Parts: sequence; C-alpha cells; structure tokens
Amino acid sequence: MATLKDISAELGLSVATVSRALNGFPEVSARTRARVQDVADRLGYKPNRIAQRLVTGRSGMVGFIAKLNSDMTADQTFLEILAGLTAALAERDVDLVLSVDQHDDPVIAYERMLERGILDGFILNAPVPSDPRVAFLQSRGVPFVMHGQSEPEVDYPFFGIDNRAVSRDAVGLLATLGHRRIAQLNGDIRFSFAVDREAGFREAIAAEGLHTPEAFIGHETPSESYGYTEALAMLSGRRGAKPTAIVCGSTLIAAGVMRAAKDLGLSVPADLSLIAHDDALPQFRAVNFDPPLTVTRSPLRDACIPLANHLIDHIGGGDASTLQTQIRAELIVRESTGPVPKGDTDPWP
Amino acid sequence: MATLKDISAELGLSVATVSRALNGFPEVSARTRARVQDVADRLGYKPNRIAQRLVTGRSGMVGFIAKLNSDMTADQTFLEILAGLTAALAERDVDLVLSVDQHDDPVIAYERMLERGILDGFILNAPVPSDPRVAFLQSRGVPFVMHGQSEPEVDYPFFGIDNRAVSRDAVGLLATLGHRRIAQLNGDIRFSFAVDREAGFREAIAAEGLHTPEAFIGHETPSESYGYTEALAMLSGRRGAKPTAIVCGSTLIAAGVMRAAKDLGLSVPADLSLIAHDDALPQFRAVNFDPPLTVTRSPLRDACIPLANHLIDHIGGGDASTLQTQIRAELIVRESTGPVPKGDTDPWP
DNA sequence: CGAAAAACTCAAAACGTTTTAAATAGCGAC
DNA sequence: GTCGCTATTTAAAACGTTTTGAGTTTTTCG
Repeated sequence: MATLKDISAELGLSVATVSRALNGFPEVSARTRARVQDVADRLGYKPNRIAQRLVTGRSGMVGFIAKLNSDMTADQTFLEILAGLTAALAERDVDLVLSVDQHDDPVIAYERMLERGILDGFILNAPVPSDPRVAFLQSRGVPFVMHGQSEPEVDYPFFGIDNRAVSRDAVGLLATLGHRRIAQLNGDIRFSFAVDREAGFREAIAAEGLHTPEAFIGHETPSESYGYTEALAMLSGRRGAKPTAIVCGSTLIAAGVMRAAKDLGLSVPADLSLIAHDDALPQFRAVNFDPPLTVTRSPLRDACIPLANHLIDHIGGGDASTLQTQIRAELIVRESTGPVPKGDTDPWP
Repeated sequence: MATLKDISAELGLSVATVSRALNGFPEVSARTRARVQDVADRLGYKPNRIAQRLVTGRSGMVGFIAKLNSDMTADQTFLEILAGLTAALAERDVDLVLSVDQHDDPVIAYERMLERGILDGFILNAPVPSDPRVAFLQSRGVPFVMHGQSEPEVDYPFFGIDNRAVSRDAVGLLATLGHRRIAQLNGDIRFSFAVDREAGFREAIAAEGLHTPEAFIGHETPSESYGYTEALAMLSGRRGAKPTAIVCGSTLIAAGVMRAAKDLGLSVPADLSLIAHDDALPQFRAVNFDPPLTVTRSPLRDACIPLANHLIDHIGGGDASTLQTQIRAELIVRESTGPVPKGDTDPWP
C-alpha cells in the first residue's frame, strides 16, 4: 500500500504538501497538485482510514442496529433499508457497521457499539414515541439521523414521510368517491409511523364529517394473515355494518384483505375499495395485485440517500435544524378503489 | 476518554509499562500490574481501537457482502446469519462491516470493500462450484472463511454441514420405512450445497438399489409456491407413478408440498412421507407443522460462532487446513414420515 | 530596484497505541 | 565492594495521516 511518504519521496515534496494537494486545499499550486495527483494515481494511493481517523477523530463508519422482533424475525423492510443504505453511504465513502440487537432494552446495543469507539454516528429506524435511543444518544453527544420522527416536533436530523398526510390522502380519495364507512388496518401502534397514520385517519374522518367506530380501527404488526382475519371479521357484519372501504397500513395487509374479500364473495372495487401504503418493496409489487392496488407510495429505497447525506452532513457539523426533511408520499390511484356501492351510503352511527 | 498517558501520569510510570501491564505481559511485576489495573478501572479506561489498529495493522473489522437475488430480494437465511454473526464476532471484539451487492459480477463488491483498506478479512456464504470469490481473495492474499464449501476438497477455512450426508440420511430413513419411489425437491442447483445434496441423493438412491427418474428430481430457489406447484405436478400422476416420499431442500418447500398434498386429498404421512432440511429459522418452525416435520436439522445460527472463530484465527495466522470443520446435520424423526403405504411398493422403472 | 504582499512549501507536532532496544534496580556470589 | 545476573522499567521509534506555525519563494507595485 502506497503512503503519502512514498508519494512525497517520489516527487521530492513534503508529506504536508502532498496531503494538502490530495485534499483539495487552496494553497497548493495547480501544477503541484497535478503532479501529486498523477503519482498518487499511478501508485494507486488510498488514504489509510485508520490513520486518518486517529488524527481527525472521525472513522468514516456509521452504525446501524437491527432490532429483531420478539419472535426473532426481522421484517423485509429492514433488508431494503440496508441495501439502499450501504449503497448511499458508499457513495460518500462511508462504511456501515451492522449489529443485530437481541436485547429487550433498546439502548444496550447502542451503548455496546459506542464503547468500541469506532463509530461517527448512527442511523436509527422505526422510531417510537419518546424513543429512548434519542435521549441516550443525545446525552452522549453522538450524531444520528432518524428514518421518520418519534414526535411531530423533534430537534434531531431526520428524513421521512408525512404519515398523517398518508392517511388524509387515503381518506380524502375515498370520501370523494362517496364512501362513508371507512375502516383502517394500521401497522403496529407502538411505532410512531402508525401513531401518526391513526391520528391522520381520525382527523380526516372527522374533517369529512364522518365517524369510524373503534372496532373498525385496527393496528398490528403487518402481515397477510392479520389483514385476512381482521378483514374477515369486519366484512362479515359481525361488528356492525361492514365498511365499504379499508385503508391498509401496508400492501401485505392489503393482500390479506383481498383474500378475505374473495372468500366472502366480495369484489374489489365494486363491493369494497382498498387503498394501502406502499413501501415499494421489490418482493411485493402493488401493480401486480389483482386488481392493481391504489396506494400512497414512498419507496423505502429512495429514503436511503437523503438519510445517508443528512447523517454525514450532521457528523460534519451541519446543524440539525437544516437536516430535517419530510416528504409527501405519492398518491397513485389504480383499480382497487372505486365509487361507493350504490345504496350503501349510510354512515356508521 | 482516559488514555494510557493519563494512567501513567497518575502513577508516575511510563506508558510502555502501563500498556504491558494491561495487556498481560509477563515482565511486569504483580504489584505494578495491580496498581495499573486499579487506576485503569477507576478512570474507566478503554483502549482506543483506532490507535491500536494503526500500530498493529489490524482493523478488527471483517466484511460480509449480501448478495441480492435477481428480483432484488434477499432470503431469510441471510438475516439469520447476520444476527448470529454479529453476536459471535462481538464476542471476540470484532465488528462486521456490511455491504449489499447489486452487481452481476460477484467479485466487484469485494474489490470495492478491499480498496477501502479497512478490513481484516471476509465471511463468505452461499458458495458456488469454482466460486470466483475464492480465486479473487486468494490472489489478493485476503483471509476469509466460507460458510460451506465450494467443492469437496478445498484449501481455505470453512465451516459447514455434510450436505451429501443430509440427503443420504433422508433417503436412508425413507428406504428403511419401505419407500421405493422417493423424489427430491432441492434448492437452487447453482449453489454448492444443492449440488452436494443432489449428489448425495443419487448416491443413496443407487445404494438402496432404487431409481428416481429425472422428472422427480427438481431444484429451484426455495419457496412455498415452488414446493406447491412442483408437488402438485409430481403427485397428480401426470409424470408417472407418484412418489410415496419427498425429500425437501427446505422447510419452506415442505410447506408447499404439504399444501399440495392437502389439496389432492393425500394425508401425511399415511399417503406421503415428507422430510426436509431445516436451517432452524425462527420464522419457520418445523415442529409447528401439521404433522410435525421430520427433518435433518442444523441451525444456521449455530454455524456463526465457529465461522467467526475460524476467520479470526485465520487472520491471526492460523493455518487454513486446521480451520476446516464439517459437521453432520442431526436427523430428527417426527411425524411427517411413516411406513410406505401398503401395496404401493413398486419402484419406478 | 526594493519592499511588501501573496503564494506556496516545509518541518514538526499531534493522535494513542505497541514494541524494540536500552537502562536501571535488586540481589546473590566472589 | 564489585561483578554478573535477572527482573523490571523506561525512552523512543513506529504506524500514516492532518494541521500548525514557520519558512521560502514568487509576484506585485511604488
């Protein structure tokens, strides 16, 4: 491995000048810079990160801690994020150190990683209200970026979608189509995204002058079977007048709902309108549903580049308040939503 | 953060002595060592890994590159390995740097990571025959450990199970139960594990004096739907006399086969015996099948500790030939296997 | 032409550790 | 007492980089 010393020896320059030339400092002459660059290229020089880190205090590495569910599984979204993240970070020459957390206390894994003293920061996902990781990392002065927000107003860098708007857009579309009985099958309510979606849902329902009984607002870890069983219960009439539209927290849930509708002989969208939020996971494509699914869409993969950039900028001293981005998910109307069935326009009491 | 210098100043010793005392060198007196240890504890001293690495030339970090399938998904086994691996590596104070490979050429991602110059070695999984990664890493002199073997005889460190024995054990059990028409639904034959399982299957079938037509030896990326459609075809009789037993490459495939059997009105194990290889993924538990599945079992999670140890020992100079471990998967007979149906003992022609 | 300013370059220190080579202390034996 | 040995400790170099403060050129302009 070629070092700065090798280059400086070859050119008869000092290592200081070589270092400056390669790092784009303004005080080195264009001619010198070119000569240095030439030799560096020829020798295949790569800066030694370890040495850089020792002197700068930066490691060029960030941590990501994957949390396993209670059943020791992880969801598909995690893989998607990881793929996007490593690519986005690599683009800016940063490495991702991974750890898989097996503890109950969400903070321990971060503490462990921090103790090794090799990380510049963390990328957090799946925030919960009053997320304990936030308090912990802030108390240690460790930079991090969050995928999403633990609360509506936060003082740390994040990138995420407007989850209240997700529900509002969905309800808005359905209301426009004449639906008056709109149910929601949401994700795990322990997470902030689900809290926001539910809040947005209730707001929008109220804004439309409608009402949805609690029995028709559900939330659980997204799965096909959750969508199936819950939709079966809602659509059977056991809980009261059945909904004419369901807002699903994920395409996985929507798949279950569709199966339930089929089993009950209901057609989508003639008898039941369906809209889901779509993370655009490659293994579950909303367009391939039958009928193609109307969604609020926000590819998880797309979040990774701003996420990586926000963190790296924050590590570089960027102010948290300038590194907060909330985007709007795209509403894509396909064929799983349609006008309310004729004569079925009574609202819930 | 306290440094060696702080400790040495406090005690009036040299940093050299402090370093030696803490690292257990024999030439430091017991009294001094105790004093040093005391102060180190009191100051909460943690060695600065970056500095250690700069001088020792080791980074204490190893790479793992996850390969996405053509549909941009990754399988569940990958998560399981990652969870086990980060835990096992952490035990020996090593970090895992992750990258997700999006390229066709399997070597590019390794080259990229290597260029950064921060890794001590790699952990490879999913070997294929004549795996190009092996040649590449060996040519660069980079230590690695393989989960599994690309070929029967290799000159690099590995840990894995005897995949030929997996099939032999399965066929052996079924033959003992009187089965004469035994089919196989194997994993993706591009991978060495599947190649070995198929070889073992053919060996065992021949050794029992049996024969299995090619139409009853299948291989594909494991999925429930693969098991379902393929079993449907085999059990319908369209391809000739239907098998009385099927050896499945994974529990996922077995789940599909079970569904197919159910749809065809066949009972397991009365009409069809089923045995699968079980990686013991937490999300697919063979005991919870109905009936509980007979398996050759080898928890993926268990492979991670020897894998981590082999790699770390190899990086530390351990000879490859002493770091090769092949274990036998455990045959667990449950209720999905039973005696061949009476009067159905004709072999295939 | 000379002085001041600008442009460029350099030597050395620093980061925190390990390790080599050398120095000191302790101690028994002559 | 001094020699020689072992046991213990030390100073200093090394790892490869960045950065500070101080030169040394070169340019500009009166």
